[in-house]
Amino acid sequence: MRKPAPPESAGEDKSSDIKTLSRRLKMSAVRPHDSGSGQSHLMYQGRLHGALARQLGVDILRGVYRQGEILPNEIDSSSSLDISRSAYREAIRILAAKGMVESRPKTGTRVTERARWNLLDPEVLGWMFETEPPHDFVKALFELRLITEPAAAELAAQRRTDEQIESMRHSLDIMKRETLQTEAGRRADLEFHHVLIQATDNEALASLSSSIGAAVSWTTRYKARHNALTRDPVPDHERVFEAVAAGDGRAARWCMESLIRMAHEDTERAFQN
Amino acid sequence: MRKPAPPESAGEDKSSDIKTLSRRLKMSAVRPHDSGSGQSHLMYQGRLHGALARQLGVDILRGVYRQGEILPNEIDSSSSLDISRSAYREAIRILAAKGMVESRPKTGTRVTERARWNLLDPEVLGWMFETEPPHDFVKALFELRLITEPAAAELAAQRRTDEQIESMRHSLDIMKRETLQTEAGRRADLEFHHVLIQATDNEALASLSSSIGAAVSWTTRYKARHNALTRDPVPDHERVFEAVAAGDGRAARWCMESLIRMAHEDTERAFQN
DNA sequence: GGCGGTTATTTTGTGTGATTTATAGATTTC
DNA sequence: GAAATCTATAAATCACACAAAATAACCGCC
Repeated sequence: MRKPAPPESAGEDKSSDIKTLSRRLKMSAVRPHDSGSGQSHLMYQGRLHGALARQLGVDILRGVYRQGEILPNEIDSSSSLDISRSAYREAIRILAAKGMVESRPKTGTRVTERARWNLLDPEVLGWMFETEPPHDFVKALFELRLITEPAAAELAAQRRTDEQIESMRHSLDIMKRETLQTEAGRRADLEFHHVLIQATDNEALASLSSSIGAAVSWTTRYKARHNALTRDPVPDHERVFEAVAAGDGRAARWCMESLIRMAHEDTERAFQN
Repeated sequence: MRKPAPPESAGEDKSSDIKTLSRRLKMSAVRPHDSGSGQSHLMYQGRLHGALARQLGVDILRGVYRQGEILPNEIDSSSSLDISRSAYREAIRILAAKGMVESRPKTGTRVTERARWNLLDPEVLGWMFETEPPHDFVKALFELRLITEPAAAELAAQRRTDEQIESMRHSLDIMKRETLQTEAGRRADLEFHHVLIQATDNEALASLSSSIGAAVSWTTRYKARHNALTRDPVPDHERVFEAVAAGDGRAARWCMESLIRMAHEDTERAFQN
């Protein structure tokens, strides 16, 4: 009694998307000359398989395709999207690599259970923030940040090199000048956090934080877009910096904790209006 | 019909591997009837693209291919491995999805800088533990665990449901009976941690912990293999369990911290002989 | 009638070759 | 010298064929 027939009947809501998907895919696949952003290396820039993976990934995350659901077979999918089977298959491989689908002969390709999705994969996080993400998820993400980042700051304070201090000071100067309203300012913010993480001398922590950091920078854009008046983040950053420079682990931890709480509050407020 | 004799390129430091790679690939691709294990859903079981991705992934992690290095082009690679371009390309897509390579026309496929690898991806972690991983990495991983898991335990203590308590108690009983020497015992250990993580009610944290948890369970096998005499882990688990059941966050955090320190010590000792 | 093994069918997996597109690097132009 | 243009190369895409795997249907058998 598994699932005798795929919920094909109610598929209209899906096929209406599919009609325009092909067009959208090719639109989104054309590389927009690195549209303004500058910071994000999007891994499969402008490639068809990448664009399709992103589209399917977003659809899965938003629940258009649900856990356990079986996607139409390769032939049908690729022909209705008007792309080659190869491109389609490569897109599926990408999603499989992120734990979101699983394919086997005869059975087809099915969406795996949510617990197996690599939610902290940088791209998956990016897809999550393509549209307004669920509040629960944002909350969970900040809760995780609140666990890891202060600890990271503490380690950084103990292990940082003088070079790293210099680099952070430089980024901080740019932030002061540019604020988070400009691309350069946001880049400096990311760079600041990046060097801070490098200073922990812990690869695993670095990998985690850079994923989350990138995702959180999307929320910064949300905030900017929603015109939510956010506090000036520079003083918070400065306090963290001072503590790390002084090698004071306890203080660094505490300041970072406070910085993240602020950021979370700002983000929550942005989502509420 | 086989291939029309691939162009035997000159033997270099790398091609010595390549000569046997094709054979090894197909050996490792044959699904060994889910060989005994039971727990690991290996995502691309027995598929050629999966086996190749794994092989290349391991080679990259071990430094056979280095950051910034450019792989031979598709044609040469696939023909020298005696596999089709499709399979090769799909393998590359998998690696690209994990941030380990990046391919563009004209340039070719190059290994990205290490900072961009998704080291916390479950499969990447698995590849890391295919052979004895670098001590630094194991240290970093335990340091990360030491940050996240105690915090997770604290949250779990505050949020767990009675059902989850029951489930954990059950796993603990199995562990007592089986120890970590048996597959069933290790499975119960994983299940215990899994439920604990579920109890945090934080998807992001859960995703992280399950990745790391799976990887760490490989070290358990190392320990068993190296006959390192490890302490009995049950009392530690029991203390954590009691604290979580009692809803005592502080105690849960502290017990978990101690549990992980023990596990780390045991692992270090196993690697040293 | 229920059961064990065999065959059919469906879907992904793999293989091949042709064609198109993107782009680093050389070349030319101003 | 800098900017625009050309060119060669490698990936990207496409199309089609066939193999392998896994489920579903079948069939004979007791």
